[in-house]
Amino acid sequence: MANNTKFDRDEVIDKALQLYWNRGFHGTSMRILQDEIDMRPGSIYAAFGSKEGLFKQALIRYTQLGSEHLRQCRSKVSSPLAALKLFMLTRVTQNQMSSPSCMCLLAKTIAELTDANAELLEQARSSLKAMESSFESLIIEAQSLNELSNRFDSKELARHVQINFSGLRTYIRVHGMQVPTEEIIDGIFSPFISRKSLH
Amino acid sequence: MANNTKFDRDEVIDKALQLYWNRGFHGTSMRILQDEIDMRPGSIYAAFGSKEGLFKQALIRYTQLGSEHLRQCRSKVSSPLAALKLFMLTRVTQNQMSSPSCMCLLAKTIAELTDANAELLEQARSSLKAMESSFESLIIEAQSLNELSNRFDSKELARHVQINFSGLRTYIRVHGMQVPTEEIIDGIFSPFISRKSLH
DNA sequence: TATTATCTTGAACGATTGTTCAAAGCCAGA
DNA sequence: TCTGGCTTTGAACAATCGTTCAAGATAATA
Repeated sequence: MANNTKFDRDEVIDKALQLYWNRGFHGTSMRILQDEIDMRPGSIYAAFGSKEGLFKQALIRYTQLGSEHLRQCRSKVSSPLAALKLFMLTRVTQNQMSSPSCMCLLAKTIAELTDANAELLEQARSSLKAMESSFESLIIEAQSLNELSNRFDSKELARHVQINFSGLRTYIRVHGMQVPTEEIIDGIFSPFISRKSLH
Repeated sequence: MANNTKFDRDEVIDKALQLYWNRGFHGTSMRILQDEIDMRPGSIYAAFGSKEGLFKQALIRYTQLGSEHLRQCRSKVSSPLAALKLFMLTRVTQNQMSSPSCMCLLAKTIAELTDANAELLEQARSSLKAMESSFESLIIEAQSLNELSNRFDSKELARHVQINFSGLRTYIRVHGMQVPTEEIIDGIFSPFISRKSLH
């Protein structure tokens, strides 16, 4: 054997993720990436193949973090509906709202890229579908606990949540932090609260 | 006097708009722009000052087209609510859905750009606010005709429409044209339909 | 027709883009 | 300690970026 890799792969991907998230794919040059993650081009290309390759890893990491965050929210509160709301609220609040980071990286990518980067586009698409599916799981749970009405298809509700979530993040990017985020999030679910629920 | 300008300014801006819309600000190079609008760099810079200047004109034109389109929808049907729905449906359907053009250019810009292009960002923001305000006008009209319930604040309804509209367009970009667009658009308004309305 | 003010042209600018690769550095096994 | 195989380095690549400007083309006015 010989020299082992010196850099921490996850740490590098995290730093790249932050950059791509803030500045977009085309807006992030390899030079900036090199400076920020403190690696020389040769090492980056040996490890990730290309700018696209590194971006793909960032997309995967972002999705992974999102899933973990959702799971954490679920374990923090007893109600699946409250968990979903908590997830949305913290996702949108934690990053300073004037930054592009209040946008979803996946939605940003969907909006920015074309078929010229088909693989990245597909990665972002499938990750968004996966998140929607995770939403649906929580919704089904909420329905079984009668937090949400059973009169609605869980798939349709998940779609509704997905649409409103991404729309809300764009809206906040437009209007800044004067938006009554919590109120809006409640409003997303209010038409679907179970009538029988008395809690 | 002397030589008059040869190119058709509106036509040029329209072509630039199409390019920026499809490929984004950073994804559209001046070379591609030059080829597509058939002008040499000198003329472009004399007329628009910079890549940013041309993009700003494209943003303004896009907003103008949107307003006109909304007015056309309003004059085509007697119901303000139906007009709003027609606007949303046609906006989302007319452009082939696999193209980035199914996204709103303003939302794309909001997502892509940073404070490095503060003026463009502000232009996109204010245009989006203007569209939301146009939505509100139609909503107020719909409320006065009892198509939409008066129990809700028109500003909140406009916000709801804006969020769902941009969210829907992102959703369609993810899932393609198998999305039941018309059904979803109806669903955006259904919780707010006036109970008293018997038509 | 000559003048003159304006517009158009396109070669060229320096800066930056994503990427490559030969050389140097490094460490495990012999 | 030497060797072999891996990693890291960073100068350099061709291509492209947004932009400039001197020179040429053009048409209204005198």
